[in-house]
Amino acid sequence: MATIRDVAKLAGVSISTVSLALNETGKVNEDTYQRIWQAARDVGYVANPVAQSLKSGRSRLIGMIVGDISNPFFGKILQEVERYAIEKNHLVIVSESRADPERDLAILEQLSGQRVAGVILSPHGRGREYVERISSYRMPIVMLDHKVEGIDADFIGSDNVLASAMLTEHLIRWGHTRIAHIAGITGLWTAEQRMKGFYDTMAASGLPVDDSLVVRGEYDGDLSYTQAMRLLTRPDRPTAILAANNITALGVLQAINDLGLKCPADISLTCIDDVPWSNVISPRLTMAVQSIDEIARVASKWLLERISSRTPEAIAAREHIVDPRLLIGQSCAAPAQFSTKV
Amino acid sequence: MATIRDVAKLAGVSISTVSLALNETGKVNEDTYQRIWQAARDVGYVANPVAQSLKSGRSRLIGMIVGDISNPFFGKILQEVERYAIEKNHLVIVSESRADPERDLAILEQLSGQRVAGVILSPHGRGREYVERISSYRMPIVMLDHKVEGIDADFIGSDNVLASAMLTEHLIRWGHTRIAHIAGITGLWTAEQRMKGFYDTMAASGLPVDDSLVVRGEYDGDLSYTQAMRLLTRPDRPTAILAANNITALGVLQAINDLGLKCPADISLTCIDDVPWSNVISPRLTMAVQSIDEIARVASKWLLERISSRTPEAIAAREHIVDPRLLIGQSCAAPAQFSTKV
DNA sequence: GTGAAAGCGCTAACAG
DNA sequence: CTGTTAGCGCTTTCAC
Repeated sequence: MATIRDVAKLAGVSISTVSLALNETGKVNEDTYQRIWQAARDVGYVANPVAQSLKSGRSRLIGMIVGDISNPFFGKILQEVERYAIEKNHLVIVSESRADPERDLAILEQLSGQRVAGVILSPHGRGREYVERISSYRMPIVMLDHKVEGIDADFIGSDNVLASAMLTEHLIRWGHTRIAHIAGITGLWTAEQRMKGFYDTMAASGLPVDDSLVVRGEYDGDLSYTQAMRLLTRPDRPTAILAANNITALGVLQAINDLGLKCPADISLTCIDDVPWSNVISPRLTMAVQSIDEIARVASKWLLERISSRTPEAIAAREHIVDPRLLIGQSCAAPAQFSTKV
Repeated sequence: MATIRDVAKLAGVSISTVSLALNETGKVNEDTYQRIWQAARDVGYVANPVAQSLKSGRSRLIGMIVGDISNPFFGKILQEVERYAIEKNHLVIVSESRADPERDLAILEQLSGQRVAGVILSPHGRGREYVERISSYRMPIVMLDHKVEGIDADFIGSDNVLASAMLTEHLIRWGHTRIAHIAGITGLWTAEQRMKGFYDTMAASGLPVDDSLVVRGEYDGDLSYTQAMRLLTRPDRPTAILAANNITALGVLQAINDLGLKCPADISLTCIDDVPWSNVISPRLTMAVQSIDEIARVASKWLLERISSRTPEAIAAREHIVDPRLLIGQSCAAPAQFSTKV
């Protein structure tokens, strides 16, 4: 590969002049500039970003850490982020924490080692130590999806309380009183918020919550399937289920099918999160949809903004909460007789 | 960040000794080694990969270029690749070509600039110039999914001819003779192969193919929807459709639903590729499933193998073709009367 | 305006 | 076995 030295030789100038010229500093004569530019073209020169990184301490790489790469929600976000990044001449490194806080930290450490320009993190930990360790990095970090208290960084996510409140209310309107909630990962912000929205709305409607109907699905399809199986084979089974996210809902749907039940005739189902191609899933789910595009767009924008700022820390931490949209499907109906009378 | 110099100072040795020690060359006394190791711990030393890359000309980064990041097929592959890579202490950069050959090349150029250790590429071009430009890189490249003739590189993909042959045969067995094929991206290997499997099987069964029933869906959901709409509103509409991939099939399904038709009563549908959570899509699709895990595993393994080899080019190009599996669903039935008599 | 030189952090000859 | 030295390719003062 051609180096700056080759260009200098061909143009008959020193390497520093080449650098000055190619970086458009305006400190070089127009004609020398032209000569250098021509020479660069001729030898096929393209700057070595590794050398630039070593010198500057920053690369044109940005990192993205998510819990589960294969979750389409993150796939979409990744896609948007990558498009935005490439436009700004950055490349993106993705890595997966598998919902493990230790892994969050370990990857962050590696990314920091690579001198990435910044990272978009969907954090899976909490507590003082976690917060401190994350805060110890000097690179710009934008937090996504899960909010962690105490971190002084930009955050972009959805109003999860509102999302499950909307859905719970929807179910209540249909006449359900015995509603189950298959929750997300214990301790995770989104999961807790969604649960809160559920409890709050039930309380506001004066409905009691049977705590045995609130179970952990951990945002995991298989576990949610098992939990749904348990719930649905109880003699006093719920008449409706609020699933914490798309993966959970699919597990539930699977359980419903396997038990030979009908949704919504036998059981109503709603969930938070968007399901890919939800319109071909039968029945079409009633859900609270997050605006993936908006989340991705704001996250990329804010990160790149900090990256290109000469004083990133001067920008106060921002927060962008996206309102979910209620999407009515065909997965809800009035409670079936035999279940309501329990 | 602590550098090798800090460690040297603390341990009271020269920086080269530190380097030698930490790289486990076995050329350092046990006690000096211990002292250095201890010092490294104390100052919190961690090698700067950027400097290492500059020196060696290779980073511990691997690239992955796919057509569409949000396609769950690639999401899954990416996940597997990332897991394997991280295990081998590598990070992965993903980028999207959006099915544009020029972009393939442009990204490859950027990755090469970053001195990535290797790349996994799902290529979208063909022809001499494309092949030559790809071949000009010295880094290990493993090709995925789409096979490009003339490139001397490892290739991992499915037997696409077999896949569509299996499905076509399945439809023929059901008694279909008027079968439509919504094909993939023009010129792309997988698309051509799938089309070939279709034509070959029809010919082998002595069935004529109505060429107007073979249309381009370009692996695009919206376009496939439109094409399916056209096909299904023809007076002489087909009794079955073979969709080139999952995205295509979902578009078709959408069209079927929107037209108020029933699958499989009114129209049979099959597709190649796996659909995420296909078991909750109604009807369960009959499809040729590719073993994503196997593809991802072999690709990662081969790439990392070349990367860690001191003579990567000495390894002859390999090819691994995965046999698709026929997964019977409920999307096929005997042709309806009114259509067959056309 | 242009060039010489120092140095980012690390590795690898080559001496000693 | 350990230290000295010379870069990898680039940016950036600082002289001229």
